[in-house]
Amino acid sequence: MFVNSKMKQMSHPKSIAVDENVVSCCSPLIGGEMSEVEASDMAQIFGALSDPARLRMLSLIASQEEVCSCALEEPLARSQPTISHHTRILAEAGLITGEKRGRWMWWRVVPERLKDVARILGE
Amino acid sequence: MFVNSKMKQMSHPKSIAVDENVVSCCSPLIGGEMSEVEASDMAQIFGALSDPARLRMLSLIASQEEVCSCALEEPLARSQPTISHHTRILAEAGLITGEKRGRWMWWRVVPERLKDVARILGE
DNA sequence: CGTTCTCATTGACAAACGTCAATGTAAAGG
DNA sequence: CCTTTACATTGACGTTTGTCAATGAGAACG
Repeated sequence: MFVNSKMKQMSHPKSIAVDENVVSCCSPLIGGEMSEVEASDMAQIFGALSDPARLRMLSLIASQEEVCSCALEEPLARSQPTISHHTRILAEAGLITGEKRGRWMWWRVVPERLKDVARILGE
Repeated sequence: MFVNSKMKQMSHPKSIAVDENVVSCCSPLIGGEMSEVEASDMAQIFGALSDPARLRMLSLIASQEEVCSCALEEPLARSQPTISHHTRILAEAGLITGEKRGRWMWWRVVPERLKDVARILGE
């Protein structure tokens, strides 16, 4: 297992756009008249943040520039399919993005997205 | 139905502390080593925000100083028990507080709490 | 090639969740 | 008192969620 360590550089770093689920984030919470679709979009994002494993996953990824999927399995104590499941949910919420390089999937947070979400709450 | 309207002032405004669930909010998400309990506490809060009905409810309450439970049933199109259920969850997450005055339950947001949550995400 | 490795997908299952009808509770107002 | 009113609690239900074993899909490497 390794996290963001230098390694023999892989061939073509093929950039993969992971599930940009086009969530039209985010009008502030306070600011009247919240449509049902707005509510659902926001709920999806908060839903992604509503699981302990995913929060710690996000925290782990945020603590490094980039983290390999393989580096999450152990600290989170979840099976590989479960890790894959959670990364997908975070990615669909736009909170992380992934790029496949060689055999590994590298994840990083999307700071602007986090700020967007923060702005929902901070008036 | 009425929202925050002047009304014949009720007798003893009995202040009721609604379910202070002592959620030890909130160390920033980025900032390494997130314990399981921290994660669970945060997850509880985000979980409260992860339902469209609750988000619209919170938005409604935030749009006025104070909102009566009875004023939520109609705009949210949910039954009275369901409204009660949701207010409880928001209150347990510390996002709103309620006070029973006369026959009515009045809810208001806890802005500091919202800011706390925002601060988790905004580095 | 064929093997190995990493991640995704599928299917299954128990637990948690959102919802409402029915019922309980307690204050208000005659 | 007794009735009304507003909210809480309970019980039941279908749906969603978190989890893993099993399997699939592709890249890497010899």
